[in-house]
Amino acid sequence: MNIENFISDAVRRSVEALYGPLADEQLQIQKTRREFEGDYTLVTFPLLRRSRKSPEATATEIGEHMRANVPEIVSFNVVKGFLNLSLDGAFWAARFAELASDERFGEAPSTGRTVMIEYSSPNTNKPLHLGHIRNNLLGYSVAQILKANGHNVIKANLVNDRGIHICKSMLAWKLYGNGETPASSGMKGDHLVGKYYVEFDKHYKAQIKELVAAGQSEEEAKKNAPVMREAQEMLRKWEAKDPEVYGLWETMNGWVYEGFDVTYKALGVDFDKVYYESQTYLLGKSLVEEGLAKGVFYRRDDNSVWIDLTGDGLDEKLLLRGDGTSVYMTQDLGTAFRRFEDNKLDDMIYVVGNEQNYHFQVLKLVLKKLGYAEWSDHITHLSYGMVELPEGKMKSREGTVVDADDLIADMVRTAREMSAELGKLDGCSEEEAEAVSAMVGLGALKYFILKVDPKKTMLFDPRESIDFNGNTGPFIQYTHARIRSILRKAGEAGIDFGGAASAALLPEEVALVKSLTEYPSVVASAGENFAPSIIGAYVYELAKTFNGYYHDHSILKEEDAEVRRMRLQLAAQVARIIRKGMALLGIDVPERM
RNA sequence: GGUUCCGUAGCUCAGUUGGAUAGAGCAACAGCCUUCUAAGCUGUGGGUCGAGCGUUCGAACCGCUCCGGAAUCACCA
Repeated sequence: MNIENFISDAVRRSVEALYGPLADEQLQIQKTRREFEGDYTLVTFPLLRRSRKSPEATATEIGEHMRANVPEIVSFNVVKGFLNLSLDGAFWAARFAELASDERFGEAPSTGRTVMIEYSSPNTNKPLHLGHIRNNLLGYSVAQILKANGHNVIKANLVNDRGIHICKSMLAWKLYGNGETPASSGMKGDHLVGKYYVEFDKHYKAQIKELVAAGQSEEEAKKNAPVMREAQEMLRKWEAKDPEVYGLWETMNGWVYEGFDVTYKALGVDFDKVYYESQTYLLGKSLVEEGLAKGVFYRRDDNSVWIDLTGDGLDEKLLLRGDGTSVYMTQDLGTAFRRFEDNKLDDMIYVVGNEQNYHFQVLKLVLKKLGYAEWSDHITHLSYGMVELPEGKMKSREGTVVDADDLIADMVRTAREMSAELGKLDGCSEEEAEAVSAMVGLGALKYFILKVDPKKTMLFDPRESIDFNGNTGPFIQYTHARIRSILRKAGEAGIDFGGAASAALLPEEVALVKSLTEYPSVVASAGENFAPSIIGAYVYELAKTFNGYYHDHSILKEEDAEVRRMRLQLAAQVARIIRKGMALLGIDVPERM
């Protein structure tokens, strides 16, 4: 039974009996805030015109009518224009019995819609960093949430595997690498390639300095530096599929992919489809022709193609260079077009940093102007803010970038040290200790990042994230482990807690049941808002409520068998929902810790 | 200058789309381990929701104007 529907139906019947038919927006019902007594609250202000009475009188009148006619309503109170309704204890016990018997509680039926979500989108010239972690966690979580909402989800990764920046690493490796490989150096493939990207920059800067010293301007020097010219030559050779360059490109990208796979696995994210820009960068040119034919685009004297968006408050935007080669926008138009066609998508979500807000604004606008509004309207840019550090922004030039692999290793190691210090690992096998440390370390990192509203710039403080107190992943994991421990001991003691009992619920238990019944709507709203933070807030509240309850009431030592069984069942259901909620965020919960 | 976003406790963040006395955690202070996990629980103090005007029964939330900050406005991706 849907409780919110039950309440709103009951309230509507009473109000309409008193004042006649009313519109949906006049019926404002919300959960009663904690400070007040009651379960659900009717806001009576919108009804005053119909009742022609004061807020207090209206609320009292409705309350009395409901208490007389709705058996589940045991009492009510009125504060200003707010009517607080209290439901019968038996009502909550019955709701609890319902959800305790439902193993698949919280799962939405299939919507039949197909949604593609693209995230990660790395470059193959350097390893992943903290910013990618936010991207990957958001993309993966949102995919999980959309699935829970009944959508058919395709997780996609678009790898940026071509271009001048890739050639820079390749060239540096060729010039200064002495044939070094991941195997020979013991380095992870992506880190090895990243090392040569840095190496290129070093030599490039040195050459610029030399040329400037020799009398060239800064601008000239940047163009004329030999390594830059060579890199550009390499890109031309790559485009011509020169066997040597192409072979090196395949080899080095292969190293990077092996490295990325390790990082993705550690983060617990995966993809259904991987697209490579080397295979899609030519897409979109036919759309340019189409746009020219439709008069949406125009050609300049130098043969380049543009669109004028000044009428929409934006600028003029280039779509095709004078030499006929495409730019980022052209490719993105092409890939968007192809994806909608090939996969019969209903929605397309891009998880991309907010530095590309302008790009996606233009992308959607161009598609619309081309006459593809039905696609444009179903493209969502899930934009997220930068991750900053206590010392300031991450700047690759200043070497303040936090490497993803280093960070993950750090988190796991710290989790292990702290667990050991607290004696939590006593009696664990090495495998168990490692598994728990990984779950806790990663849980801390993931939860810390996901609990923040995606679009906000956030501060990542490693010291604070590893603090296991408060609103953190480990706190929620700990609660889960604690509940599992209770259930284990109950099982060992031979206590049967299979069926839900009908004993009276304590106030704390009613609070838990209320929280549990919110699960479907939480998932649904988070799905629409693309907000893992809502799930996080919910799971944290649930864990906190349980911890308080758990502290005050014995569960195992309850004398009445019926009551004991019910409380164990309640604990089991809380554990189940915590596990599900954390799974939506991509966070594992340990059985014991 | 144009566009987009942000501004809530000392710090990090919520605030479920306009409802009640604005909430958590950290930090500070005071309690609680003979009890199923103290990575925990309970309590105290801490606010001009950047500022102002407007919309209405009611605004942290909607509109306008300022102030402060971020991103972006490349024939880069």
